[in-house]
Amino acid sequence: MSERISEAEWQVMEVLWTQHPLTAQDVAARLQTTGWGLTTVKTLLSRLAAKGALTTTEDGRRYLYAPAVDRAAIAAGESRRLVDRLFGGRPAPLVAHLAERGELSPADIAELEALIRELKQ
Amino acid sequence: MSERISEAEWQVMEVLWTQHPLTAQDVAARLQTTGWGLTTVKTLLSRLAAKGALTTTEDGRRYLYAPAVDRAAIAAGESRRLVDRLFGGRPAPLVAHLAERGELSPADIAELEALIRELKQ
DNA sequence: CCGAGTCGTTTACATCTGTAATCGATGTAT
DNA sequence: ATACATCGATTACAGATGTAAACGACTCGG
Repeated sequence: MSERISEAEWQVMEVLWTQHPLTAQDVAARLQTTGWGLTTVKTLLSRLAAKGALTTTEDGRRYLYAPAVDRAAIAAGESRRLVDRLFGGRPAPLVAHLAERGELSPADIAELEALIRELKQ
Repeated sequence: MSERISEAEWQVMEVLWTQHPLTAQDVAARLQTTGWGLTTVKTLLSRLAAKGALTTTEDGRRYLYAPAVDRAAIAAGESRRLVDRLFGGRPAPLVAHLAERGELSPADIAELEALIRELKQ
């Protein structure tokens, strides 16, 4: 269950989190932009299934794939890891970094502001 | 120059960012907690030197190691990658995730608040 | 001089990751 | 029936990563 998901695998999960269940074909079709071959996508699906990140349902001679893990949970875990590793667990420096490089739009800042206001009460 | 730095390598860099220059021995000594052997640390130092992440100065028969890359720059890059990958580039959901899991102390929130105030003007 | 320690370097090796080709079974169109 | 398309499974293979042992050169205490 708590195996790590690699970057390529993450892109496959994204597709399935957006829509499911899907066949390997469907998933590959939605990953056009990556330039990956069909077999590559199948390999990634197999690895994800093997580590319990998605479920398979037989549909005739093929499988229908669907996520078995919650996106938010994984995202939270990865965030935590990064913040721990890079900033000793303190998130402010991370935000500061993004801000410094002009990565924050006014909308992002407004969103953060609202979030902080909410956290404070 | 822009090679990625792995997690184990990151720990070595941390030591050198904190203090430098240091010998392999010194670095290993400061990595006691990892349980790594001296040769493991030496391998990591070599790999980091090979990818230009640190500089070596000869000191008799051994090297003195020092960082050749800026911690903040690397941290910013890694942050950006993660935020892009997990949250479509928007940092607020990341902060929200950390908040949800109670990962934010009141001090963290205050720090973020101050930062936002600063960003706004 | 000699053995013990210390250096960086070379080699090792399992696992993970990215990226597939190939294979055997099966379904399908002719 | 036969050729072709398609499925998942098996195998491949190079590069990154974690973790180190072995090696040859050198130095230092006796």
